[in-house]
Amino acid sequence: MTTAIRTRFAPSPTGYLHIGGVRTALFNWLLAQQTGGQFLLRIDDTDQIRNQAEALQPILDGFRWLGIQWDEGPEVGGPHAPYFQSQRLARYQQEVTRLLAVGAAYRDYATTEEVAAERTAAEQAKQDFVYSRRWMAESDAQAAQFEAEGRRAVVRLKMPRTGVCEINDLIRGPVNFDWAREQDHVVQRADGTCLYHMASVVDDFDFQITHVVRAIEHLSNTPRQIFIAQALGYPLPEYAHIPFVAEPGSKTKLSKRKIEQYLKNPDFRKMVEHGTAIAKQIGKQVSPESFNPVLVDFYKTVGYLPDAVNNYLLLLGWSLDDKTEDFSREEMIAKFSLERVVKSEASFDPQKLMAFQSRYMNRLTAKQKVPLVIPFLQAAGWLSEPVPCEVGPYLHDIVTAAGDRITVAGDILQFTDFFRADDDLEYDAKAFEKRMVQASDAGRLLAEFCNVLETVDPFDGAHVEAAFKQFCEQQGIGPGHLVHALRISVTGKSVGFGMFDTLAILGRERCLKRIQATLARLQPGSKSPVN
RNA sequence: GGCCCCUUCGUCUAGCGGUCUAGGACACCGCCCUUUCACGGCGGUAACACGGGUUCGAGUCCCGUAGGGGUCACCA
Repeated sequence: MTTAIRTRFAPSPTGYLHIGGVRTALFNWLLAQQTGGQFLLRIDDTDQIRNQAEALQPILDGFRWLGIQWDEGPEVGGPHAPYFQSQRLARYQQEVTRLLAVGAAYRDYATTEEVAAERTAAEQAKQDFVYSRRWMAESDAQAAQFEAEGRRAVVRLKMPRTGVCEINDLIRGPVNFDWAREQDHVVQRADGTCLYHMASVVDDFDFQITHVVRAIEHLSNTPRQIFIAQALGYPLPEYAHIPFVAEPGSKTKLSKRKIEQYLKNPDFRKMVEHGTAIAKQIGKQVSPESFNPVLVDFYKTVGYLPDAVNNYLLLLGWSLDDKTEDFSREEMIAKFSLERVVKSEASFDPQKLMAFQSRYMNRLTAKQKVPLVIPFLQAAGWLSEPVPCEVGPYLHDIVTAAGDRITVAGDILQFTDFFRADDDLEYDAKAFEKRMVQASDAGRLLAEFCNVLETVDPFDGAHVEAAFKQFCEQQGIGPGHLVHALRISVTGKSVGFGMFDTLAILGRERCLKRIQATLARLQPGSKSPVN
């Protein structure tokens, strides 16, 4: 029996949930779950107080959508509440006082300019910057003297200037940093507010976090955090620094701001275009700021399955063995381990994500897909709300006939011909030209086939197909000769479901009406076939 | 630039000294299936960054080199 692990994910309320952050959170969540521990959400808002609730909501929504539920944190509370750093300032100040008392920190009266000057001087001399501590107050008298000069104090860490800090990283093994290279970081501003490192260390202690699992960019922050923790007499948590999620086709960290650049990657572009087509139909704003595959909201909006996204992310930098790829939620929890996290960066691959999504979606039954698809039809205005009960079976038939053509739930919007008025199809101009206009006997064949459709009974896929084949035989033509024109005439498109499924779903009356409407467009002088 | 991290097919990865003429997945290519588009089936192309060691034997251990990346705030 392993001991319970307490992990945390600590986002800043930025207004969006980054896909790389999700992976970090997922690993944390998995670790807590498998040991019967807790996963906490802590809000690192020491810097920004504005628009707090608004900027937090998308993050919370994202995690809820993915099914990554936090045991303690915003909205759910917990024994250590509040979980907002902005509400815990007094606690940090208390610990800063202790830092001062044990001599691990000092009041520094330098101005920003004075420190900056020292820094640039060191740079120009091509030396490592080491703060001179010239404005350090070693006694209350000295502090009073500085204050008399009109100076105000920040609190800086009094970092060791010899020795090494050894971190035993659970993923990377031992990593050493020279203490002397660590700066005397500011932990408390002149206005009394505390900074990230201070808040983070105190919170990890107060919240009894046992494992700090975070992205590798925090590795170099670790020594100063260890210093604070040790000075305060805290037990150290375990550290595990996971590689970040990189750009498609690169090893650089994935960033939402570089969307324009990623669009040059064909796979990424394809994914965005696919999503954008859906988003536009449901009236969603599609600025790169709000609609972007780097952010989870994209997947939620377009109708991806949360488990497919989770499974993809799980395998981005982690593997169980040489072949297992599909993990149910339970399997993920049972099998995940920090030891098998890959050390190098993994680039985000839109195609592989799509492959997972496709596989997950294809495993669903039509019955399971229908409720997924309904919100999209409603948002796009093809279905009323609530859904009339007779529409249920109709949707079921459509989704069944769609088979694996619906990869994300929003793909249903590619098949809206089933919801259009019979005389208002959108015809694909090129296909209409080729299959209806240029195929000179298409009109005649369709007109005659209408007579066949009149007599098919019952009007289901199998009977329509039999009648169709018989008709083709009588006419001495191959099925291909008529099927294309038929498809255009009832859907307006050159691609779609199986032809006989399509006809059966529409039903006899609508098929006949659509074929007649299409034939009318073939007449000279009729309005253009293209809407 | 200093410090730290990383380096197997295009991509995600398996590999923890011999079973590697390097395995799987996605993508790609070809064939089959087929009324379209997909799906599916079968097959194929494709990688140990480089150079030194250690060893009977190195993708696997060590040292260099190169390349990539992260980080150097009164941001988190």
